[in-house]
Amino acid sequence: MQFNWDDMRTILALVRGGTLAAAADDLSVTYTTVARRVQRAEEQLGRALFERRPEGYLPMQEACDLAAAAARMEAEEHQIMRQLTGRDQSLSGPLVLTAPQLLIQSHLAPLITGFCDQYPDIELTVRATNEILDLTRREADLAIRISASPGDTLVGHRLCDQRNGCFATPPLAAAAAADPQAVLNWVVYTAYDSPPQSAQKHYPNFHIRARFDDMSSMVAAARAGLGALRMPLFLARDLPDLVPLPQVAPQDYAPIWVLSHRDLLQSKKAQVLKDALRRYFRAHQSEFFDLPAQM
Amino acid sequence: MQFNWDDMRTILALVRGGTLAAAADDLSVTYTTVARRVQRAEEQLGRALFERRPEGYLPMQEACDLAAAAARMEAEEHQIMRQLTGRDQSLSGPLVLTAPQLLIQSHLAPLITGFCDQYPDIELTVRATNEILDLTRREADLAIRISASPGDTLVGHRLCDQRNGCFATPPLAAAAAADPQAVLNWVVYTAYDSPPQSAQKHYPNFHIRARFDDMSSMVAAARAGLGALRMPLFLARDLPDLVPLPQVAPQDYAPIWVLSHRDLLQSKKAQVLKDALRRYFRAHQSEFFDLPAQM
DNA sequence: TTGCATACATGCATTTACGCATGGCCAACA
DNA sequence: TGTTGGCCATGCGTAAATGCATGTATGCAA
Repeated sequence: MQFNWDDMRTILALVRGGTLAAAADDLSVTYTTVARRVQRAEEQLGRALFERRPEGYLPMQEACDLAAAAARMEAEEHQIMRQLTGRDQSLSGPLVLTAPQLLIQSHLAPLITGFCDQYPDIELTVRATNEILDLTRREADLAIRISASPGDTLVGHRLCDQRNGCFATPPLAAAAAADPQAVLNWVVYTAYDSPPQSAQKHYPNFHIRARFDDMSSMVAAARAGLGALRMPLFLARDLPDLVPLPQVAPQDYAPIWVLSHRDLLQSKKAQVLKDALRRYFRAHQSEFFDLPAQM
Repeated sequence: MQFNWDDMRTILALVRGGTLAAAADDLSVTYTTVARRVQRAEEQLGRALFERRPEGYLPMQEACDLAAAAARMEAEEHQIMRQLTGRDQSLSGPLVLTAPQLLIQSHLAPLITGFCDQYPDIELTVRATNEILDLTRREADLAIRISASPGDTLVGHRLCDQRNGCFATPPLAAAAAADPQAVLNWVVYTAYDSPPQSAQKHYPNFHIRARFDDMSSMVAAARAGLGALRMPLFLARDLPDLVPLPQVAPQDYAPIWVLSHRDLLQSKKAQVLKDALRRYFRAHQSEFFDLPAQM
């Protein structure tokens, strides 16, 4: 009575995903394979685990329990893998970094290029996403995060403080400066209802032209003249066609951290990347904190 | 970076077994497969896990750590499997019973036959071994054990008390009775140095003809006239050519228990077998505790 | 030394698992 | 009522994992 462990992992993925396709995606196989593995597991156990429904596989109680056990097994796997990686003193093999898209596009790309040149045997994977990846689950080895504090279970190092500011195309900025009481057009992030208070103090009348859930698109819209926007100062360096709104001071924003799991503290690969990041941010500190000098 | 869980299980088996063959045996595959899985795992991790030696695979630190994690995963697997089995209210499918060889040969065989007739859909496996199988690791569902008390983690039910006595062929017994001071030949279990005290009281002069590590063989030798022996009373019923040594009273011995894991208490299959065992031992109690009536 | 047993390594044939493509079912929507 | 997109089921060809057979090294005992 030997039960295939990878079948347990498959059941876990299917309970998590709800459909064959989602589970298959998670496991990097086709859903055909998932279906067959589940079928095999059910035959071995001599009982059904899922209800086949048009909208997906509905896990029954047994499947949920199996998945819970598999989740604990998965935690064991992640832990030992972290420990093995952490003990690794080589400068070769895989290393995964996650960072906000914006940061990579605007600043980190050259650093990454330099790093890859310096350590050609390290197979660096960059996951440019704004989602919070789970370092415990080894979705990444190092994470660059913008937040007030690092998570509790992770160890972090503060790379630098940053601020954001309000920008617009030169004509828009000039018009606003000429008549602060006139209605000022804005593009805002979906999370916010209105332009920042610091801007409303000098430009009380505003009109929100559009909302965006993506900062890159928002910047593009602002450059096209759709309206003013608030954005991190570190974006300003590469956007000379956006100028600060006169009279609006930069505001403090969450600092930038580099985080890793405790188990990876000793990892040489993670260390050298962390060092490179620290050097970079120390050298470029002012780009994150100060308004660019007017040209 | 997905690591195959069954490769972890393979590493565990190899660390435990020490050689490819032992691990392969444990996993019910060929050692070729074990070797290849280990090779694959090492490639994926980018480091060696075992030293190949002429006397076997010697695990390095990493392999030991991996095995430790895999052992915890295995514990999870066993637990969930026990729970699923325990919840099973069907009277079909596999069920594993372990019991001492002697008990099965002498008494339980007809009970097992009756049980299989009554529940033809239960696929009963009987493991007739004197080794203590690990119910936690699902090596068996139910165990019949002869011991002073059930283990601490298991739940048990006392089936009956038993005693043992001293027996010999009729000529040998008659000769001893005629002259208690004469030298009496014995066959003894390897664990014991000398005949039981209860016998030495009346027959102080003894000579050990042979030692055995197997009770069946010992009985065969005694029947062939090699010497007297101590054996459980329950063996006497089927051995009319061995008679009790006169003047030697039966001695208390450890009672007989039926044990199961806590998780299996609710299992219908285990319940019905346990009930059958209890009925059997209640009905045949005296065969385990009393000397057979002389014919 | 010469078997002999036990270990690992390797090449080849087969089985097994897998991915792909097709088809059916059901719901949402025009 | 047709259409589209999301599911799942099934059949077929391929690729990967496995088993078997052979070869080699090592240690033990006659």
